[in-house]
Amino acid sequence: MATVRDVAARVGVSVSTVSRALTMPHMVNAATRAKVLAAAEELGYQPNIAARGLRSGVTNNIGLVIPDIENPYFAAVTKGVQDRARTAGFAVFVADSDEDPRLEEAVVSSIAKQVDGLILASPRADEERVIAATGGKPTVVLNRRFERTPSLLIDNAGGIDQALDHLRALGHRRIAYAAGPAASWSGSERIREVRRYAEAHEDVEIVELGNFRPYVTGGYQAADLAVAAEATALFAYNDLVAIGALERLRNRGIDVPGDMSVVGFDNVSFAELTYPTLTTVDIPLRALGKRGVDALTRHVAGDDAASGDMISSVELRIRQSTAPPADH
Amino acid sequence: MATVRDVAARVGVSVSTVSRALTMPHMVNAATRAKVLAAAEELGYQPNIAARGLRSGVTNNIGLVIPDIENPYFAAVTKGVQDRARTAGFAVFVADSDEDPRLEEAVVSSIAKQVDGLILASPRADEERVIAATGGKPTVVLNRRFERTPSLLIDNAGGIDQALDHLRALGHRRIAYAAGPAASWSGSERIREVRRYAEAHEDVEIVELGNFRPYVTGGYQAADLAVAAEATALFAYNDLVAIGALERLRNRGIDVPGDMSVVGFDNVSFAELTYPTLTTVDIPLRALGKRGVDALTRHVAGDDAASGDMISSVELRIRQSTAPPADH
DNA sequence: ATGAAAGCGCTAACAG
DNA sequence: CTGTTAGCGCTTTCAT
Repeated sequence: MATVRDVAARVGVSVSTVSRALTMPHMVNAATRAKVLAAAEELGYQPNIAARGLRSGVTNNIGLVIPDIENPYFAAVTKGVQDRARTAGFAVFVADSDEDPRLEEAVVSSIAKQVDGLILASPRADEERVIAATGGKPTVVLNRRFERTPSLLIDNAGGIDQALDHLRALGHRRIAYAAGPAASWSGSERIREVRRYAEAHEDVEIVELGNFRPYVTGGYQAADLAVAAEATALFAYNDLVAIGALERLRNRGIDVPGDMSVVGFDNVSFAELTYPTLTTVDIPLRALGKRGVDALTRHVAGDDAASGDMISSVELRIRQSTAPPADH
Repeated sequence: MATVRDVAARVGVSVSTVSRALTMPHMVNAATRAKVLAAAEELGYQPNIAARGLRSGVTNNIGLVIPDIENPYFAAVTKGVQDRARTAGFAVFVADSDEDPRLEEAVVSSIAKQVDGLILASPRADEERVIAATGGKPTVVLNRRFERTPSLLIDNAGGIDQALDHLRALGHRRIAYAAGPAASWSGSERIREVRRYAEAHEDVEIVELGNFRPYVTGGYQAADLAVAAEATALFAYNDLVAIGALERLRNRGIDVPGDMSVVGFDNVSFAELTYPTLTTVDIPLRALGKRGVDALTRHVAGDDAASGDMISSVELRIRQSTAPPADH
């Protein structure tokens, strides 16, 4: 409630001196600065960020747009963003687009004017349109490549390699792959890598089961199809689908990993609580969120070194859901 | 980028007419209003919310403070808040306090000035201090009772009753209870209800195992203690602990529900994916978030009917983790 | 029904 | 080093 005027009146200086003492301390006499700070403290003065932003163009807010906060993948990214933003002095708007491209554009434009920059996690919308919605605000994209916007990617190719190498090393020769929605960027990146792997390794056969929605229900379908295809292993493009498959296979009395090995992707927090625990590719999700804030900070500061893409490495976590096939 | 001036210039009216056409449509001639709206559309005009707030005192932002976004409990509440806030035209600041009372105060005061009101989900901090940090902004508390702040509670007593009635009906007579942290409000509310239940029902014995942190690791300890106490059922104050217990019991070769029944509380999304699936008390988490926004909206509007507490009912979901005890 | 002008709280020129 | 002035974009008197 206290304003710069109140503080100024209390100390007997002008408002600009107060403003300077607060934002450019070195430009003001040490004695007056101390008095101003003391008075501000006493009055419980808190600068009005909106007013400051109106004048200076700096809001100290950032915006984070995610498809679904209940998806543990995005919850982890959000946690990382929150962490780093807090220490960097940013407050963060979080907007959940409900996996809807149109909504995504809408929420982006609704927060764009109140922030210094935006982090778009796995955006579902068209690049042109969503970037237009940012109104030119500095933007960083996570987990998808945009033409003219810095992106933080993860090493999908490496993850696919590690997972399939693992299955091949165990002796699997017929592996089913459950792909993600065709519209998903990382989904299509991953299936491309899977095909590349299949071509490079003639001793294994990859059976493509089709596209599945990123929920456990997708895993139910995938599990049945994998069984019908007589594969000895099922590789799902994300953990939710893998977990659904685990459940479905158990209900059908098919032993994992005895009759079927299952591998996921993401290493969501629940992956080590399933039965059996899930072998999956770990992505440093929180770190991705933190790096997003860092990249955005640099981008806001006009550091063009931030404009390239950055790729985070991933690591296969071998747990109980994989073993050699039965006939070995 | 377009401002009211641009729109005004385009149409050939004054800025105040533009402002009125946008915010008080009935106070302006229908024809000019149409022209203004058309021009605004054409120029892609988006009002600057910060500037509007500076003048009118209304920001159309709300703040949501939660202890941990990676906890699926709070992720669900957040989803509900996001949903309702979006349709109500609010953008939402989300602040994760990392379960730290001091941090909680800090994040509250850092966003308080930029919002019309605040939703505090399961606040960990001292009531006086956190309310002071809101700077008098309308506030609604979820899942904890504050003296002078409207609260949205859930029917813990009813949930405890349903869970224990269920176990008693199955024939359990010696039931272990794993309580939450002593500092947790709903934790202490729940254990009080458990004790009340124990006193009211002389035919069952409740063994209090102690206080556990709300993570799966807490469930590991609780499981061992429940076994040592020779209980036939374990009731955990939340799902995470129950899931940890499930895992620990399975690893020890103790059959659930054959040798030990397990009941949780919250019905987190993962509860139906465990093995066996978890019997637990369902809390309408998303609805709680939505109601929080509604209550806040009324509170902001000065509707004093919003000042009382509201209690959401809960419902036991019986799944595979409970059965009659072995000796039945 | 519309316009002119003031001002929300703050910072950034511009003087001194 | 400090004060005065102007103005960010918008809403809101106060006139007309």
